[in-house]
Amino acid sequence: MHLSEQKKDAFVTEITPQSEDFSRWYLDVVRRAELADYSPVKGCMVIRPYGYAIWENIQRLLDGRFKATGHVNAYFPLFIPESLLMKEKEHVEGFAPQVAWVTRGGDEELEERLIVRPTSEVIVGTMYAKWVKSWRDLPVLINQWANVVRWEKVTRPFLRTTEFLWQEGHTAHETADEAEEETLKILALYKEFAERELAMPVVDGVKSDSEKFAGASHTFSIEALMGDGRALQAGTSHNLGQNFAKAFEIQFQGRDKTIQHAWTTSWGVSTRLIGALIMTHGDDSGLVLPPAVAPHQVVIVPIPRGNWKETVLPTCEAIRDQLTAIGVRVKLDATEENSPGWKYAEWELRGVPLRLEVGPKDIEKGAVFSARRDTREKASIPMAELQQRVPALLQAIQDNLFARALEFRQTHTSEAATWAEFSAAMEGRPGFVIASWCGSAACETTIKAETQATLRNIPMGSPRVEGRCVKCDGPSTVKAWFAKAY
RNA sequence: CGGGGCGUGGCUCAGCCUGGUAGAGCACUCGGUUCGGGACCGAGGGGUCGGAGGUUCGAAUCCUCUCGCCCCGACCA
Repeated sequence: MHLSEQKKDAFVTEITPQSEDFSRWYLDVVRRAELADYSPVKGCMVIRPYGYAIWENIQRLLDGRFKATGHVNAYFPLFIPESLLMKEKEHVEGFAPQVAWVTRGGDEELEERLIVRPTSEVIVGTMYAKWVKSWRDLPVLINQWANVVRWEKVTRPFLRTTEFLWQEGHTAHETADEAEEETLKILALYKEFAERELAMPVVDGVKSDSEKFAGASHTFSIEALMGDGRALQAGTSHNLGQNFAKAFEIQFQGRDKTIQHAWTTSWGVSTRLIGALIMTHGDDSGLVLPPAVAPHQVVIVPIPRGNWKETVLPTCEAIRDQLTAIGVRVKLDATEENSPGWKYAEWELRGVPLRLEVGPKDIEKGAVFSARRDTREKASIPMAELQQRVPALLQAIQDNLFARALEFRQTHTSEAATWAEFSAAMEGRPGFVIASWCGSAACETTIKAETQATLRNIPMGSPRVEGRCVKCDGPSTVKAWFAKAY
């Protein structure tokens, strides 16, 4: 008895409790839930099938939204000639330190070095210059799903790896207003996606100049708050103005017959969203997945009693088929190697939103036993009501996860009027701190140096408020959201 | 890139200080009994100790270099 208790404890410690070490908890979850594994290449990870299944759901849900807003998919090359990168000054300076180079092909030195794309603005811009001649060619609304490479010094699975997967939208427009409209449309799309599908509340807002994309006119982001109180940039949408159009000569003849530069945008979200998902909803038992993106929304665990393959299993299969028929993603775990208790723990670790247990007792009653991952609430569901109750439960879980995350954010967001309040807030319970800011990069730098906090963004629709900068006490008209960030 | 820590079967780790030729738990394979919150019994398989070099009769253990991972900072989705 004593021995088995010790064993149990030993097993549980395979996942470090969040309170003990959040970073280790995160890495433990990634490994134990088989989302990803380290590869032989420094800084690069292998996304395992279970992790990739989450990404496929994210892709599907986003891609539908892109298509619905008139975008089409295309594919641009992985390699980009050095000379193209050099065309936009700010862009080069921003990305050069992170670029991977190809200098040889086979055993021949290349005439012109190639870079492995860290992002595709320059190659896309080059092509758009060829494709756009008239105002009638606009807008161009293209997205691509791709991998990109950024030579990072410090990497963490999903959050920052040398190679990662993402989507990057690139659009070109006739007017500045249209480009801005597109940038904002995508920002709103990202926010709606994150909140509805990932059940992850985000703050949508504009980045400060020092945090904007290299070469952009201005950048918007969605910012989420992780379970340890640190912020994570979960998506960005850039208005590139005419910067890239000028550098790459994307020109067209306008309605007024004059030659003009197009107005372009770019926007993206990456596999980092999987990291965000883990750190937004996960707990000490492991992953907690929102039903909308969970590879398995329901897991059925049969209770093997007696000749269960004749008595219990057929019912399990019938339930699986019934639920699959109405579009629920179901996993029936009928393996014989492990006990039901083992399966409960394992599928909880993998974040499956809803578990159905089916044993002789349930079959007698014409019901199944259910257990929610988010609240651990258990209930008996009459077999006849499964097709109504399961989707309703999944929706309830989805809603609850969002509500819970939103409440967490609210209780971890404070407002600081003075520097004393600001630094106290940053030293105390981590989270967002809202404060007046004068608009100067110098203040941002000082704030970061002294508290590690960065300006995440200035939320959309923020009213102009006259105030004093929390750092320099100079005149301020905006309130910005600050946090320690990933 | 700076500071610190760690690399020993798939995983977590002991052994290292005080060199003598590798061990535990879990996982895995086979057989059996089990199964409503990580079951149990029995029998097995698997590592040359991150890599390279050195010291030594002898190195997981000592020395040097190197690679990787983790944490904390500076830079970034």
